[in-house]
Amino acid sequence: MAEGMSSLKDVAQAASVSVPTASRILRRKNITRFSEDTRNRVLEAAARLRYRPNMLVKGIQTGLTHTVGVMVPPYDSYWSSILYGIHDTLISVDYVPITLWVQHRDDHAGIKPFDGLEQVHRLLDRRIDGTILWPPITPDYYDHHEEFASRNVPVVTIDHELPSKYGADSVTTDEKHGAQLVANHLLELGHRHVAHLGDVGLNAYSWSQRRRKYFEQEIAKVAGTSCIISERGKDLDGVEIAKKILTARPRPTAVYAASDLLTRDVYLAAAELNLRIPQDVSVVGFADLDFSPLMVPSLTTVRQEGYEVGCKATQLLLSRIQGKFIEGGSRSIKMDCKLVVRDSTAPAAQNS
Amino acid sequence: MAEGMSSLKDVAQAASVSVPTASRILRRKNITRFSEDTRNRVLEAAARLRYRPNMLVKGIQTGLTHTVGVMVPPYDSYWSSILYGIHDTLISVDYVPITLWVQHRDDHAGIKPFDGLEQVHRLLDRRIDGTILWPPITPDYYDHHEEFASRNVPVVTIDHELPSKYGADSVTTDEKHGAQLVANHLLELGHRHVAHLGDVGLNAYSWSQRRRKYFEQEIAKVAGTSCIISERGKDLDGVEIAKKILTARPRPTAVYAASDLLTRDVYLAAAELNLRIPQDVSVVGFADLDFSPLMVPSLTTVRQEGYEVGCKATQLLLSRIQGKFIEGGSRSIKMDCKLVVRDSTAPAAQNS
DNA sequence: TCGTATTGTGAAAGTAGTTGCACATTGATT
DNA sequence: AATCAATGTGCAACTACTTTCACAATACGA
Repeated sequence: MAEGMSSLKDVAQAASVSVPTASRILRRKNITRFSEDTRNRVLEAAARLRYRPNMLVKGIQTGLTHTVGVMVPPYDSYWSSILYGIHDTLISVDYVPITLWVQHRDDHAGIKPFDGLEQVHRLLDRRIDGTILWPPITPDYYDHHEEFASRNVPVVTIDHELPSKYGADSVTTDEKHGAQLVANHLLELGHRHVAHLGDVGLNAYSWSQRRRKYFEQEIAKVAGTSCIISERGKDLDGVEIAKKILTARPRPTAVYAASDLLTRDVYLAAAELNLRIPQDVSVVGFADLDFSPLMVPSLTTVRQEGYEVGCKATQLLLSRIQGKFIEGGSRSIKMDCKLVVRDSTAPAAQNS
Repeated sequence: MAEGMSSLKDVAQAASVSVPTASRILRRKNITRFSEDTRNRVLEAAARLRYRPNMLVKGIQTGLTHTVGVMVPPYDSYWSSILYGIHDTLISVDYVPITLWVQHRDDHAGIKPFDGLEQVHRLLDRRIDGTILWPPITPDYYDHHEEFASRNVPVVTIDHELPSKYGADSVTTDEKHGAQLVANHLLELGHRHVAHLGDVGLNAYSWSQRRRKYFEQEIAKVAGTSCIISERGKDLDGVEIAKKILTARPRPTAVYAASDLLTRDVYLAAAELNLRIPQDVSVVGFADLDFSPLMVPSLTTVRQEGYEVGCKATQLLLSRIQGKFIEGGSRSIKMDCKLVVRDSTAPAAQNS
């Protein structure tokens, strides 16, 4: 950066004017007060030296860096879409994201796990104007949120609502509606014995809890139904759990997995048990990730519109940053989702 | 940011010392010269006020922001991995990425295409210390590279080498080796009539050109072979092209697609023509994207280690930024790749 | 008791840029 | 000829912080 970057001083010198004069002409303040000759000299010098304003300075002066922090979990295609939405919305108002991970996807040899607090400080030290974050596991991380809250840095969370004292806005999926869609679809197909397969940390992620709870409630509304609840453990292999579900009595004729990723385990377990999908078991996922239509059979799932989630979250954040929304309370937006019916669901077998 | 962020001045005031004293104690410079009482007062005040240094100031003072620009194409899982590698390597030395897109994945209504030059300026205005970029289409974009080069901002490119006058380092895949792996695999299976399916902009991307060229060369080394070359056009449907390939005479018994994404079209075309994979046609892809093992049949493809690409690119960049590598020339690193044999390739049918 | 060394601290200048205010010059009006 | 306004430009101060230099206060030996 150093050597090649010309400063306003360089431009002023090249145009034989003072620094304030160059500043005013380039910023278009009081330009009418300058002679045309002066204006042209400054403009020409700036172009020739490829002058670019230094946003760091603007940052320390105005307190606004036009940069927002984004903290995300390891990617799937849902999160990629969210990042697109965040990026596009930020760019449209000349903001820029600094994207950091809060968890690792895989264990890469030699790379130690991230210290969440350090990641938060990396953003704060660069004086981001606000943050969009996927809040990792609950109470352990509350100090991290305190870091933002105590400095009045606006925060928007995705997929999880923070306790209201942090005053963070949130964008979540309408889990109740999602549960209704899945439950109704399965009930209409005649399924009475169903199962729900949750992911590790069922109790840590609020969306995970809600996804299970609402589904259970919807199923329970109909008499004569049963719903098995299980959870893939940290050490417990997903396939094993799925096999346990599929060998229970009465055997569930449909399995609803809390995420498309988990349906892979269900597919594998079904294959091992010689159960056909969808003839013997129907399978429903959640998210509609990019591989879901490619699965064989293609997966029935609930689509979340990641791009819109990203856009919405960014709009909430920007309205806080730009002071268009000041009230103390926090806003929580529920995004709609819709059922995408593919080939992994079919009417319940009569002879189950 | 503004209100909640306490400055060094605040800390100094709270500790009843001057700003320089607070600075020295917090930066650990000449700490021995301060009385223990003074040190404790400053440390305690900083902790209480949650003081965090302002990297913007360090940026304007030292010319180093500990921030690098990353400009990427729309994601597939290969690029996600690259971003992980970049992120992890940067974080390990307390740097941070600003990731911007240079192209859109889909056409999202109302979002206009990015002005590449504006994206470059967004990074330069924030005084990034260097850039890792996927250089979009060739000569049209050379002014953009000039923006970096003229300011001595180090650049590392991925998947493409810039003309040497820009002095950019690069990380690319060893295309020649990849071509050999695929060609040898197919030749060993007895395939003599093969085809290559390239992507839009065959001539715009150097990796695409090389991928085709080296494959042709390897196949041509064996007598009695033929190799059909085609390219998915901007308007030409990939499935149509794949059908054209699969109905040529002599009909190719193997199709090598320049990217895993293109193999979907080949699979669909084969299904429409009632050709079985791999019994009637073998299919090979390139990249080993996340969905490739899930395809039915699972895809034989060449694996690129995106994570390592990202790490390597970042290491090159950091060595430039930190002045450990100064020479004028540019370094170009070729990353190894390996063949992952799955179920989409089989010996050539005798009766073809 | 004076000079020197050591200890502890602050003033000032610099990084890049913006903005309020001052001031000189010129032209028009009284 | 004196007054006023308009025009054109620069000084100084401010943002947050680091660093060099200077200086006061105490301690110690001669």
